Amino acid sequence: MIEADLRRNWFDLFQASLAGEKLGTEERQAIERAFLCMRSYRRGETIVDHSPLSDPLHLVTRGWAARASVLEGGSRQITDFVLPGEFCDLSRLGHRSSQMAVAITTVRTALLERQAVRKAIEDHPKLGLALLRMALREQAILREWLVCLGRREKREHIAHLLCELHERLRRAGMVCDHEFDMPLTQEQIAEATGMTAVHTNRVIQRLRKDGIISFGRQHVRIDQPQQLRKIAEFDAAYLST
Amino acid sequence: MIEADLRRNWFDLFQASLAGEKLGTEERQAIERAFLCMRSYRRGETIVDHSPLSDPLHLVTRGWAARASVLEGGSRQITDFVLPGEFCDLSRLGHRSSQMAVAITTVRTALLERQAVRKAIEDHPKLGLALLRMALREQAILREWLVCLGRREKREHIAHLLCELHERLRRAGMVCDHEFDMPLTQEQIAEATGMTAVHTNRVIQRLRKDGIISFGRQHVRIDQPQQLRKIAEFDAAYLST
DNA sequence: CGTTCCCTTGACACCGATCAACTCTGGTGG
DNA sequence: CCACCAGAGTTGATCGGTGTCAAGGGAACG
Repeated sequence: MIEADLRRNWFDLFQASLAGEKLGTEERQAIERAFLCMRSYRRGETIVDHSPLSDPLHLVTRGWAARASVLEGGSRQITDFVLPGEFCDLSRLGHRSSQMAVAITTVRTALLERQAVRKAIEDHPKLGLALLRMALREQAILREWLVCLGRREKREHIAHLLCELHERLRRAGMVCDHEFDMPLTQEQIAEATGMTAVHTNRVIQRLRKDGIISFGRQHVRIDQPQQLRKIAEFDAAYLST
Repeated sequence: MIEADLRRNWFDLFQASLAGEKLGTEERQAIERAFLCMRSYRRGETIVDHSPLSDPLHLVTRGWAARASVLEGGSRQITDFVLPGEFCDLSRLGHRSSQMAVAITTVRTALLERQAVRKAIEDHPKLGLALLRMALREQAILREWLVCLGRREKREHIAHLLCELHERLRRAGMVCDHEFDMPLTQEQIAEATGMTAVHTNRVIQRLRKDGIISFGRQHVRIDQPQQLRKIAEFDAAYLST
């Protein structure tokens, strides 16, 4: 793939993930002015460290990333998955953050200069509104995760995560019927759901045995979507515009 | 207190909670144009239901509120506390939400017309930036809660919650040294930390017996701040500008 | 063809949920 | 002023969902 192609594509991905807030040519040019370069990360590599505020923002254009916090004991909590078109570190527009972002798969990102993005927002209100909505959608996802962690059984939680990923990927056109590529290891699912890898494995096996999902090498098929949503009490509204 | 006073105050509270993003006279006038009226809620009353998008936004000017989700089983997960100067339902600028907001104490809110706020943002980019930062700060808090729920022991979690509330109230000038009014019941703490009221009680008693906090009728005193922060692995950076 | 991730399985321990009383406090009405 | 009551906090006994530890299996990959 040609570099020029990728460069042309990041904005389209960004815009697509905004579902609703349409941006015009002006806004496009304004934010494209913040573009620095594309960059690649290998699976497992750290994309954003919890370091000073100076660095650029990272918009994922290919692959999956995850935001996470690491505790002193060494355990890690994944707080969100970042799919193409989304920012790894929108929060850095505001404050210093203790969160980091790592690459789940090979990841390609567009680097945008932070101050330039800020400037673009100040000049183009629609951009601010778009990013605000993006941040609010992330919030909605975080709240749903909170509910899962606080009040749902692990089985329900994993079911919910699968429903969410399915829906988000569907909207991004990355789903074929009820199947999709899912690069997460069971350990990463555990890190996202506040479980151990061992127990994650048992729960998934149970879902498999019950004929609800098929789960294999980087791939998920939801065999009983209805049933899965029921287990998870999943309502896709929170992902909507 | 006179109504005119309250009406003049809501913007100041809002601005104060933005720590960093200073707004000018223009922005002030713009958003004040969205003002509808003040409204009061009694302890326990629902402020925002998960209902259609049409209603106004609620900015808390006095008292504490909480955002929460209710599951089919009837259990409730509080996802955030709303202190004076903050919105109950910023998310409604974007999408439909299944979250509700309830009054923890007697609450007074300023009602702002949603479309008018949107309009104000479109006309005044600084407003959008300010709200974006506000949303990002909320995000940071949510992520921290996720880490607590996913990876910390309950004792650590409660310690963390107390540290967070202390710090947020301190910035709002509602703390005297290491003491502050804390209207939450143990059951509400339980709903926020994903515990049962019974176990919450035991954990709090333990913290008391260890001489770390004093906890009584609507009031908390942190006797060993250093120790409490250590238990919680608390770093206030995520609340900062 | 060995190494390295991942996934899988079993035994056991424990944190925190559940259930069921009981106490204490402040408020309310007679 | 007292009796009652509802809400909040406290306590004890028991149970179960998950974590922990330890070991083995299987597929990709150099």
